[in-house]
Amino acid sequence: MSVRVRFAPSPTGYLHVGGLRTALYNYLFARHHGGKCILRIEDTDRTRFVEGATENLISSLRWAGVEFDESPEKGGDYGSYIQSERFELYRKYAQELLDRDAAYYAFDTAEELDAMRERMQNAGIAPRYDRTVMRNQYTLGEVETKRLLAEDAQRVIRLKVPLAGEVRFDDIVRGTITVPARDVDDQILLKSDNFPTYHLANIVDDHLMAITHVIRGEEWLPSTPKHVLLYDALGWERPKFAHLPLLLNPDKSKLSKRQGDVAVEDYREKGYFKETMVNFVALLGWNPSADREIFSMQELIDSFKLEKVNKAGAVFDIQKLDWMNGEYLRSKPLDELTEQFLPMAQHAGFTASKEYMCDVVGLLRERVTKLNEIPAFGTYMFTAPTEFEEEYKAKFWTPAMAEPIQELAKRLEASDFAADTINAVAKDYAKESGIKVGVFMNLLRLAVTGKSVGASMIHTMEILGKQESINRIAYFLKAQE
RNA sequence: GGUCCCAUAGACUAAUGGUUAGGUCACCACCCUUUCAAGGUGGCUGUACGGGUUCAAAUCCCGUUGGGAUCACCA
Repeated sequence: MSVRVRFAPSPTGYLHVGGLRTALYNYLFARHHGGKCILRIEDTDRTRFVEGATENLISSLRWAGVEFDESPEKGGDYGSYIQSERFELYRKYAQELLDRDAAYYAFDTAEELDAMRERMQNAGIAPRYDRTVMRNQYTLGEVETKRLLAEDAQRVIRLKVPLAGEVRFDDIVRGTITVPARDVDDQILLKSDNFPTYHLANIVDDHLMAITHVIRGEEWLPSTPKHVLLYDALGWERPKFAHLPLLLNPDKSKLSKRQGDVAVEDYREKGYFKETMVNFVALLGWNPSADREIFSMQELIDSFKLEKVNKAGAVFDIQKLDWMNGEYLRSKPLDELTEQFLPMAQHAGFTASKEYMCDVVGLLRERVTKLNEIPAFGTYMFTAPTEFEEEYKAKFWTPAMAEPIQELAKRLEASDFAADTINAVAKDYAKESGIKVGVFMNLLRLAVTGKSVGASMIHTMEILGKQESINRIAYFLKAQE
């Protein structure tokens, strides 16, 4: 049977980086096996619906390069791919569960349930629906149940979990997992508004969409016994499960908004490349090689193995993310980077030719980790400095240097101003004047950029051009008088 | 608290039961050098603890400790 996997987010806002990792693993697994990867929107909770969330999710996924073979946009043979358009199906299978005595009606009110939980809490037992004492078809009897149904009383349908024995299932990442049945709750399957809960909708759709492998976050592990019971009750073959380790905050808790950015779009806006995000997140919980860190999407696909996924959670370390982005920044083709840089430069109010922009990116990408840092880092490539770092100036500048600098500028002006020439002229004059080249270079940096840090000075000047550089030196000298 | 999951350095990870426990980020030093980076070289730090099984354990088993997830008419 060919592989079919799915990424099934709930449209509650944005794509979480953990969600990206889950989607990515599904995608890698499907592509590796020549199978299909499906996107399904799980919007059964009307109260949590967020306008535009689905579109946002899809656009983040598309940006990252995770593509789906079947989705709400694309359609497919197993549609609809939006759960709110499939409600009839869930009701049908809820009825079937009822018929098979694997589920039952319950009529408890919210208050009654709260009271029950409080009682159990106080008695020191784990809150769990006790169908032998609550108001449901078993305690009420057939006649009363029929009467309540006939008058359309508020009711839900619950899963009838065995009172004894154990529930067992296999997980590709974790091996066999066994849970005492008495610890599994009689989960609500169909809410009083006739909408399904996640548990019902999820297994109905996974089955109907012929999903072969359920690859999802570890937070789902505790509810998997319920899902397994549902598959069994309906006589359906269980898919294979693979629960992925969680992405963690630095303090090891589940990655959350409280402790930093979690939305993929946040990282995108901050200037991380999609290649970085995919590469980085793929290596959180899995590693295809003992001695390599940089992988293209295709390489990830080629080597992906679910069996090699780690069990332990992984801390999302921004420092390493930054390092990786720098790697991509330095290895990507310059013209591609320039295209991406153009809007950033424009936003910063910089105007220059594309060739010049390209030179600037090529020059400064060695010094930053993200493309969008260039405008702030290298403002001087577009605007002449009017202020000069005091501390830096104090270190190299003395009035006695005015003349030598002037002389050096004069000689440079007479040259062709290529980087190598600038270097040679400066060195010659240094030897001649007995002043260290370093002093000249630092002063040129101060005069031309106003800053103490930046790229190679000779290349900076070459790109700025002779006229501009000479003007800046003159301005600096004048300002010191 | 119940249930379940997990445990290689500060972080991410590699290691058919047999390696001096390897790589990457971070950190430190040195080299390069014109500042800062990048790059190069070297270094620091690790199999949570205790028992077993075995000729041999990071690896298998048990326990302890620690961490995490989850316990809704949310997904």
